[in-house]
Amino acid sequence: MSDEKTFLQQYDQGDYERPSVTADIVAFKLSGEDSGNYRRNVQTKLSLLLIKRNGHPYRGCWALPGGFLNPGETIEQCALREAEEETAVKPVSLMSIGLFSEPNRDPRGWIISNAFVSVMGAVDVPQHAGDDAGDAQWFDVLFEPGENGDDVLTLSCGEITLRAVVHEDSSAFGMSSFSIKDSGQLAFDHAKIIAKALSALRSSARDFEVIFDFLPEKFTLTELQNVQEAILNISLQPANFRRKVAGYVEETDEYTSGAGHRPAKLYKRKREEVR
Amino acid sequence: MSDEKTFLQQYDQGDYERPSVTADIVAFKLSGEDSGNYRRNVQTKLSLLLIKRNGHPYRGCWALPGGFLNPGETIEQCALREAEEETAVKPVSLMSIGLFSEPNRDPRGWIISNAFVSVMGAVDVPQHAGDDAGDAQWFDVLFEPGENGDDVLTLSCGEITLRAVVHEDSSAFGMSSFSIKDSGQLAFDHAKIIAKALSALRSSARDFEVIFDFLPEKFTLTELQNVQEAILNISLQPANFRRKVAGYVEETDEYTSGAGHRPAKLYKRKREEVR
DNA sequence: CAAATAGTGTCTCTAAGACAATATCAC
DNA sequence: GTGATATTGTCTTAGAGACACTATTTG
Repeated sequence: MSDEKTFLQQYDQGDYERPSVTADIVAFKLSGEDSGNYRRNVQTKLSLLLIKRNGHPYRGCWALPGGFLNPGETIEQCALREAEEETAVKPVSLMSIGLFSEPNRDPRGWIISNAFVSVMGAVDVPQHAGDDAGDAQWFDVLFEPGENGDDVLTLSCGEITLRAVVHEDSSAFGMSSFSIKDSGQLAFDHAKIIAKALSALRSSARDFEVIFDFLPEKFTLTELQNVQEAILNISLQPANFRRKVAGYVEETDEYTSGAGHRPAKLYKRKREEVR
Repeated sequence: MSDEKTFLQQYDQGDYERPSVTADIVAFKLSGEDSGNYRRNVQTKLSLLLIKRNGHPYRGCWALPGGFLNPGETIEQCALREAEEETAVKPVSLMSIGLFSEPNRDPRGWIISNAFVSVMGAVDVPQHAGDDAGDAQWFDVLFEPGENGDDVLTLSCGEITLRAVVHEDSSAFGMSSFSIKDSGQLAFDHAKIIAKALSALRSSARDFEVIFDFLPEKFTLTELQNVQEAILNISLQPANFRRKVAGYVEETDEYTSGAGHRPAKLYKRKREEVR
């Protein structure tokens, strides 16, 4: 039957209204922060890339980087392209956290957005990101329970502090959704996107295999622990952590050196053999 | 500054090309199947709703129900509407499993689709679903590892058996993605959508809170166990299962009766107190 | 040697799995 | 009583958390 060919040639998508589609990136960075004392270890922190809006709408507010889906690319390719443009670093992996499609989420018109989480390790020093005229900046992230069951998102960068309040409403199938109670200085519905991103990142960061992607090939167990602690915002006993992670890593014969204390053995991720 | 108002009035979304957006529903049903013997319990099975395509393209193939996103609605509302239209049952909860956006996934043009999983319990007897002229049918689901690391999806409904082969390629952030090795008689990229749906459903079905949504208000512990076993395709020891679930349920003073064996106590889900 | 981190040993407690045994109904 | 499922009890083992202790480097 060659009807099919004819059918497709004559097929017309019609002039139904169609939305513009974008990909927004919730780009996290794990940064080590030096603390004066030469022998004290750097502390690992989680920070988030935001861009200050110069134009309308939400002029002067801070927004997630993102951009429009072009014909011929997948939404993942679009997200990858945008993330790379903004951070000058190719993300190792992207996790979709859903399509945000409230009809009025963007005052400019019908624009729906698929949001992605990307995490880059402290290794991938993004020198060129956030440097252009100060309109892109990395914010320290704090996301904690607040009053009456709300969650408070605090983003700080030097003098600037953004504070948003969201509420976790449904947790269908283990994936939380949030509604905005106070957007603060965050543009659009980005407060709820960030909240969902953090919630998704935290639940996946319990899996060591996920964490490995945020570290260089060789790492110390303390570094590994710091990364997990920074993301989950928890604190663990080194002894217990080491036992837990033992099955996922293998030793190398290299050590760190130069710090003012006992050197640490470097490990690498243990790859499962192909069955 | 009332520039913003002016700006928005003059804003033009431009004539960039935009995709059509659809929601596809991976609608599962938990059905009990009688087995002749009056005293033997019914067995719980997982089945999936598919629709036989009458028109081009993929004429004669089986496809997931779905439909276009309309202006003024969210993608969740769209999914809910489509699911209700097809199954005559309002789904209790929907889980998004991602946006499928391969440019050539639909031969008719640039059509991207957000897929959702929906599960209805054996309670919500969908009498009217799958009855219209036999072009919608519930298929028994089997999804198991096959040769060289592939996964085999077998869907059967009476005489009809569909068989697709997929391969789990990346598992970034714990969420698997699949590529199609053999679509069988499944239309479009629906084989990979179904695979991802099953994989997502299985990982969330380890959580009892999720399972409760698939059962009536009052249930026996064996029913609860059967549902989890049907979804995860596993088999557990009743004694161990009961201990595990004990903290999530509370007793009622009602019992089942009429079966050819010892009656079972009915339980209900234990709701957490509001803190 | 002192400061700081790296790494080990051991105890307890909990949860999961295996398996055996008892309870109760419809016919 | 018989066949079927419901329900309980116990043993073992694996893993997480708490905590105290030892090891090694640089200045």
